[in-house]
Amino acid sequence: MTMRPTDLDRVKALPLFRKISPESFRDVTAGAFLQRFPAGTTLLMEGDQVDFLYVLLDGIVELQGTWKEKDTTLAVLRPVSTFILAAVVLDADALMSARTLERSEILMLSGQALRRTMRQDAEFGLAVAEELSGCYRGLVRTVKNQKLRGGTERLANYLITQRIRQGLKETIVLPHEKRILASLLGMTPENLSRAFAGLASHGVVVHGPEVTLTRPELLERLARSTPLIDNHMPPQSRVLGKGEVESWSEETGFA
Amino acid sequence: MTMRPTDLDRVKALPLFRKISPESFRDVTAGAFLQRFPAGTTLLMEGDQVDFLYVLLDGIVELQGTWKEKDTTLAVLRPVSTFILAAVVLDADALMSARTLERSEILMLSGQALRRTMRQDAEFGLAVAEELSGCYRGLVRTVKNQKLRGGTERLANYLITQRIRQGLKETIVLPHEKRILASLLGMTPENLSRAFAGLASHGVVVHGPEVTLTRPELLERLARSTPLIDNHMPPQSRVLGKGEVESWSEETGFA
DNA sequence: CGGCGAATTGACGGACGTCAACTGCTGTGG
DNA sequence: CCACAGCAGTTGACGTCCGTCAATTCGCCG
Repeated sequence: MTMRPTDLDRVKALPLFRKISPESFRDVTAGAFLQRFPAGTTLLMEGDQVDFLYVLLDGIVELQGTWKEKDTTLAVLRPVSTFILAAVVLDADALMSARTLERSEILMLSGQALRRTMRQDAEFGLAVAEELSGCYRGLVRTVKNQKLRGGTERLANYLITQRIRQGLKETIVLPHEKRILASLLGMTPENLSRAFAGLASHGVVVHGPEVTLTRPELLERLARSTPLIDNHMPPQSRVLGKGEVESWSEETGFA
Repeated sequence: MTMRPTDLDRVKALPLFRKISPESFRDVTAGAFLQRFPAGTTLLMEGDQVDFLYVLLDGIVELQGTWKEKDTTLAVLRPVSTFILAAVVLDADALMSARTLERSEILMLSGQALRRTMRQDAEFGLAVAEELSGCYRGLVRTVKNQKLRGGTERLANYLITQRIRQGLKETIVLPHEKRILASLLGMTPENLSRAFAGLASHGVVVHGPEVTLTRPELLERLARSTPLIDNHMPPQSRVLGKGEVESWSEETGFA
């Protein structure tokens, strides 16, 4: 509907669509529409049938999983990124809910059109497979992070990753509310507070959303971060050495 | 090298290759070779460059992740299944180690050939994307399982899944050593023992590797299993309703 | 028969979740 | 303009879950 040409350009710049032919791009965006949602809107519930590939153009979206009135944050997405690609490819139901954390602008692409285009355009199929591979590897990292590290260690590594992504400044800014960060890291808000307190002896000073790392090497020794778990890569639309591409998702390669 | 035609047939029966054209199949298996490994062989270490797609034809393979002299089991694979597909697609290094638990027969397909075939054959590219989507969704389930449930709850759900997969018999057989099961479920062997003991009051009786569920509905009430986390699907070469396909991996859609 | 490793059990300590109280900020309405 | 409600964040107390260490039993294979 209300689609500015600049919106399409931003979509085309995504790794998923960067190398696509003009015809295929026309096909895959056929019937697409842009939609605006207020903060706190549930876009998708676990178990829902998924008919569209979502492309976040503006705002923030949280993906979460639920079980027995408990829920956990699986990822926090920022523009520009796609989500629920896997469910769309399989035409299956969603395994996670999606809700906006801020007013968001989302482009919705027909799942049918996407699957049809994959069949017609091998290059696009490859791009989808590469995207999914990056997402898969992000999740492998997440599982290792969860199963092998304790809460404080997860936080320490999170801080180091943020430090690198925010350009090695001495003080970094937490990109979301602490309660969401806690859920993302797999702990309670209370425990996150205590974990921050515990890192004080390692040169971590917290002032609201600002965190100053006075002695990074000391923190690093505790964290023992490794590329086999932590994705230190700079944010935004990256292309790695061997053609590895990932839609950016704030914490962990995802979507 | 020593490749029986029947081996190729079993590969071709995999969801990944089922709908592939004969020419593409010839391309993707060009230069492939079969290799036999004794039990306990490390096939691949975390961080290694990955040059081949592995196809387990016989035996058992464990995938594990490591950090700071601790390690955790990410999956246990049985024939016929592929593994490290994502790393092959991206031509990246491995995020998990692979080692044989028993004497195994493994077919190794050239990663280059696979990527080339994806580019040439859109249908095959789609199959790869579908496979990766299934793996991705398996990992989403794994993360939710880890973050939302306690150890005993994970065990209860594991038992229920096994009960279904083994045909609703009253007594099931644990498919691996308890220490590996413990690692897979994200706990220590000691804690797994205690978790089994704790389930005694829910009708779970353990005799070595045999577990009898005397009151399944009681166990079910504790477990609260859900298709959004647990993959109850019957094992072996399955094709779901909407074309969802997954290589089988014993516990969780994987590879 | 002896030995090795898997599995179990107990005792203990640390990590984490829960409940509650308190602080500080923000936005709202009198 | 100020009072107050509401929510995020923090802190403390407490209980539970879980990992660690050690000792013991069991089964399997040499």
